Amino acid sequence: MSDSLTTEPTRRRLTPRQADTVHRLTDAGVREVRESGYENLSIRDVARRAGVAVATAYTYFASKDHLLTEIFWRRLNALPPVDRSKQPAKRRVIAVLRELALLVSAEPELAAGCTAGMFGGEPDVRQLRLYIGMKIHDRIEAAAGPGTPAARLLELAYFGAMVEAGLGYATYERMADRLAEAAELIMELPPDDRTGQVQPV
Amino acid sequence: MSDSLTTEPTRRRLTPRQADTVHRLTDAGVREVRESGYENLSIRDVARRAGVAVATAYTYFASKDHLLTEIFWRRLNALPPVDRSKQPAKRRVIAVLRELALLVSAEPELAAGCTAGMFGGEPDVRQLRLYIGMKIHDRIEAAAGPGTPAARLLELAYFGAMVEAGLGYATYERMADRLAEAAELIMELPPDDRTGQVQPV
DNA sequence: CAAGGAGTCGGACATATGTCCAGAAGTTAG
DNA sequence: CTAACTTCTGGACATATGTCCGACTCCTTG
Repeated sequence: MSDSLTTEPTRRRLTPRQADTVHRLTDAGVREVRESGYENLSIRDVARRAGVAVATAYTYFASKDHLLTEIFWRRLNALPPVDRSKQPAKRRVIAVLRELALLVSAEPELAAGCTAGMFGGEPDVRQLRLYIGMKIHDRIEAAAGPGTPAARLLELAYFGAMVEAGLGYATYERMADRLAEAAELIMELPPDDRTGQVQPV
Repeated sequence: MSDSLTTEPTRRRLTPRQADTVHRLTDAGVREVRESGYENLSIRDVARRAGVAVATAYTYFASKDHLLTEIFWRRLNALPPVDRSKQPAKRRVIAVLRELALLVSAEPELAAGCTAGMFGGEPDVRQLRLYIGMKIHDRIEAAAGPGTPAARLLELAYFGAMVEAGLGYATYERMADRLAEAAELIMELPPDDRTGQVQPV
């Protein structure tokens, strides 16, 4: 598997052909969930729409939850690395949070679906879920400072915002704003409250 | 509720006999999920354990998600009202958050199940979910001050903590501690940063 | 204690979900 | 071009989930 293989997070490595199949599936998945909603989503329908046999679809995705989680994971990975250079910390934090919050916001059904999928507790989703958690953790830490109480609190706030949006308590845009508000508040704190340790002189 | 009818959040009002059936079901549900986990939970098994016919169980609960959400809802309602009198705000907030966080923490499987259930997106769960959201919102506001940025942030943090615990990133106890840390941080802010308005003199 | 009704029961049914496998189609190497 | 291999395919299968309905058991009421 030296050359013609694409690294895909789905199941180890995929040949170009497989990668294409998977891509058509995730793609169809997005369109399908957008139109039918999480509740009515099924691998069978997605497969049909993607022009792929049901058995094939199940080769790559164990369930709709798995598919949705994969979709989210891919979007997450498509984000550019956090720009840690210029920009004041507060602004950077707000940008990173907004970016994460709006990852799937354009399709509310997809968003709700991803959330539901991740929580579904399917064994096939576990691993992916861990990766996702780490990725988010890292991005927020990169923006707010590693190991700081501020970063921890912001991470909580981010997940909380996704919950409230996912449960339909508010829109993703609204939650993005509330995250910005939260960041304003949190990053306002004096540095050594943020770092949790005495500042060296 | 004239006399022989108990108010139950499940389906309108229940006769004592019905209330008993429902209680046996929720009860069996807790034990069942504790032993088998969310994934392997089924109304059928719960019904059997409760000594209730499947058809009867389905009369009250449309799905395992519905059952789990109901269980959570009941526990939430069993909490005593927030003591708004004495105690400094910070201490009160921490207490309320901890209480909420540990609602289901004794049975991690139950906790994960409730989370998964609420997100499942079942129509029967929607209403209950709204109530739950409101209840939590109210409790946190009662502790931290209505309409304050601090309250909003704390609410985010609470949901976030539940997510991280529910997804298995950390234990509920650990998240309770992180919530306490968050509250320390947030309630430390000067009052008019907290209220978002100029303090009247 | 008989009649009626509410609640429950069991089991048949319809549908949805995921697996399996034998063979077709496509790909690569010699 | 062909053999060997990989991937996809269609459809049968097993299982799980939720619904329906006629019968049965209590409990109430007259």
